[in-house]
Amino acid sequence: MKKREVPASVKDERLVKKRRNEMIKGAIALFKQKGFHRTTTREIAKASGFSIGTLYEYIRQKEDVLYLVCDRIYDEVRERMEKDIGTHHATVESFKLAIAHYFKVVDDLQDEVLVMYQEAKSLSKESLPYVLNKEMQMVAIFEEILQTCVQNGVFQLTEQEIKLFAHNIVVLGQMWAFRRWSLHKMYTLDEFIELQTEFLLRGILQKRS
Amino acid sequence: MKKREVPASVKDERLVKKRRNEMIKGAIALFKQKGFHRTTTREIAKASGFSIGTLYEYIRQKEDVLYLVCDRIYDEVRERMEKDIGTHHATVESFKLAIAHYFKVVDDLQDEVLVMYQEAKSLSKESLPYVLNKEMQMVAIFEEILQTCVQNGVFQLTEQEIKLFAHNIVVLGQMWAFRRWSLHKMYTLDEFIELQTEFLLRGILQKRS
Amino acid sequence: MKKREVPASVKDERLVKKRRNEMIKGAIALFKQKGFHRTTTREIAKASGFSIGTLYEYIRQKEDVLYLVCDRIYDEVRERMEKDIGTHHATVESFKLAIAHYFKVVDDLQDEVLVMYQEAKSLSKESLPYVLNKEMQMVAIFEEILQTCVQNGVFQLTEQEIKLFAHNIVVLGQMWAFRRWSLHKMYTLDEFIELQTEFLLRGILQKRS
Amino acid sequence: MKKREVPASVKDERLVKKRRNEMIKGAIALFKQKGFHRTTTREIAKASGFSIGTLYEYIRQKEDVLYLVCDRIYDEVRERMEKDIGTHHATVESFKLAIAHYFKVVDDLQDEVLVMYQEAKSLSKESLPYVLNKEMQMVAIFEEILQTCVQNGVFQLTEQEIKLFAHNIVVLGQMWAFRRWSLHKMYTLDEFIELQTEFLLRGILQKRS
DNA sequence: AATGAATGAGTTTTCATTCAT
DNA sequence: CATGAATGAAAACTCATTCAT
Repeated sequence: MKKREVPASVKDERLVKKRRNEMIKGAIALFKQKGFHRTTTREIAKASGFSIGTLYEYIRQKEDVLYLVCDRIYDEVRERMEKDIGTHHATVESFKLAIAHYFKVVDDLQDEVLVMYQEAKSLSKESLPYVLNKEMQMVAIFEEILQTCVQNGVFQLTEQEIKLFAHNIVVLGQMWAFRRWSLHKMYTLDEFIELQTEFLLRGILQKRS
Repeated sequence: MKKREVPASVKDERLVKKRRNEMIKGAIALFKQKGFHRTTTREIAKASGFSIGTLYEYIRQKEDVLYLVCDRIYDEVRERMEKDIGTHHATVESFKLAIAHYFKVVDDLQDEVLVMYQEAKSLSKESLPYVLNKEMQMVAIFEEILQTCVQNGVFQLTEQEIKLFAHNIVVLGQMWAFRRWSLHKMYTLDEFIELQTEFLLRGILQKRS
Repeated sequence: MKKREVPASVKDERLVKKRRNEMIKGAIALFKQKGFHRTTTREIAKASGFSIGTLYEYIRQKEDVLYLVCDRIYDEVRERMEKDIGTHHATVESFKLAIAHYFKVVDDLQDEVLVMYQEAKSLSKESLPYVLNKEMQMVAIFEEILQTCVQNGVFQLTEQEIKLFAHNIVVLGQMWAFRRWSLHKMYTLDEFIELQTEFLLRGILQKRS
Repeated sequence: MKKREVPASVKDERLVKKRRNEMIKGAIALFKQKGFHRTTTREIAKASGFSIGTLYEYIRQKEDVLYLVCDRIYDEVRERMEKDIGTHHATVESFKLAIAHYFKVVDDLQDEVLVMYQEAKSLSKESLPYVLNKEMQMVAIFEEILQTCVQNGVFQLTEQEIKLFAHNIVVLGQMWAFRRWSLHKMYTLDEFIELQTEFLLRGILQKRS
């Protein structure tokens, strides 16, 4: 699935990229604070460092900002994931590392992850699929890891299980962001990672025996 | 924590209850469809079967509707849970049944659960704690079950683990609602329940050996 | 000019009088605080000790309350004036006493006088004349006093002067109420009375010599 | 006391001034007719020649219009007063001229003066002091004149008397506006000026002898 | 390309008044 | 007579979007 193109009136692609970066940065800060609906386009323009008129040279509608933001957040998460997980060796140890890494990324970007979770539903029927597709790609990362492990005999899992467990991993990580009001009171990030890793591994490993 | 009282201008308590029921029912239907922010108070009044003026005899602000809705959804979930889980025997079998029951409730009320998850963040700083408290009560149900099992020697878990696993159970169930765009394509509810139960049990049981 | 009758649905005249008394008392308290426009009919009903439905058994419109209030305030002022001034002896001394008495009444009822001054303009074209007429009666009191004094050779004034000076007396008294934000800081009531009496007397007496 | 600044969203100061002028003009016309409370913001916008949205680019709240109107009226009165009274010679003759001039200004701006008197009370606790301060400045004009006359031996008055008489002058002038329903029937402006000037002068001069 | 003034449909909320009980 | 629930027109205010400069 190709990226959904948000049309800009401005032709200079380099400029479009630059302005949109400013825009996304400003918008994320605002969305964190007050959510998409309570943030006005004027505020977004101001936070981005340009005028409301200029804002509309780079988007068509307010919703485009949300799409751009969601898109960017996923790219950010993905990028950070790939930096480390690219080198996966299909051992329990490296699986653990992958999970720990993912959880740390979630912790790092917890505001962003939260924004995504709470605001994505406001995307139009047109944009939503593109974002859900990105979420699928996140899941796919863990599917691949699990798959490799299965192929190397480290885990024994059916296709069905692989898919579900990948979802579980993704969700049990995101949990750290969207249930932080409760979890951060009880655990440090390291404790959380250790406990969840144990939990996940057992849930996945059992069959090995 | 006591229920947060939403003041009504109308004095007849029975009537308030009745009208608010109509209101909540109407509002949930609308929130499902278009979310809290895109729903107008006039639409809520209309869907509830009374005029805008009457609506405001039973609430002070639009946000009160959201609070009432969230409150109701939790009560609904809780009620359904308690109907069955009251009779818990601290065996693996009955633990499985509890999970299956919870997942079925989530399936039954998936629209409502979704509304809760996506809109609760729009509650004011004043109301939010009351709703988060209700979510904690949901978690507490599973904490108790796990606790009983541990006391009876069925599971071996630390306090820390009990708390986290209870959260995990709750989240892995809600997942069925908030990731339905993906999960419902791959699994029937029964398959989902079976796979997740297996996963959870292994994650929890392992230490028994 | 006859009193404008505000029609009531209730027939029992005694009851109408009683209820309206409660109403006027409650309304004045509210109008003092927040003015006619910012006071709601519900508040008036509550402050009067009965329900909104009952309120409308004794008036037709909100504006009727204002009319009744204005009417009552004038009656109050008049009544207090007449209690003392009835016995006027057409001497400078008794003229002074009349002024002092009037100023004290204004001081006593300053909130009421203020309400009158600030809200009377909100009366309908239908009611206004009746209230202005009452104001004219206030002026007439002093016209009469001046007239008597002129007839007895105490003052020498033309008809024109009598009318204007009567207005002046009334206004320079009301001033104590509607400029209290300034005057009360500078003078006690007694000082104010003394200074104004001197001022008035000189303005009026001069011609005697 | 500095002017209270009413913030505008529009940055171009020249434009703000121009639009606010249109606004004030439109609003005064409406307030004269129906008072502040009965005038809607849409009516103000329409009378000002722009849309409701544009109106709110130049004010924050409806009340700001009232403040702007009151502020303007005082400036208008002051300006007209200063044009002539600047050259005051501390003689009875020039004192008479000052009064006559003031009374003529009141006559000229009687609608505006009325609006001020009847609506100022609707200003917020925040704005009121600024407007009362302007009223004090009006009084101060006559205080100065009286003071100068006293210093030059034209009148003999205590500080206390100066302050009170200045108030009296101001009020006996405004009277021409707020009691016009009665006074205009009995006197022409010139008659009123002559009679009041005589009255005032006697009240003030007496002590000379 | 950038600006920001102008627009007006749309939103929440209030409140005088009615009328069935 | 008294009540108070119901009504809906009307009010203040917001904000995404456009377009002339």
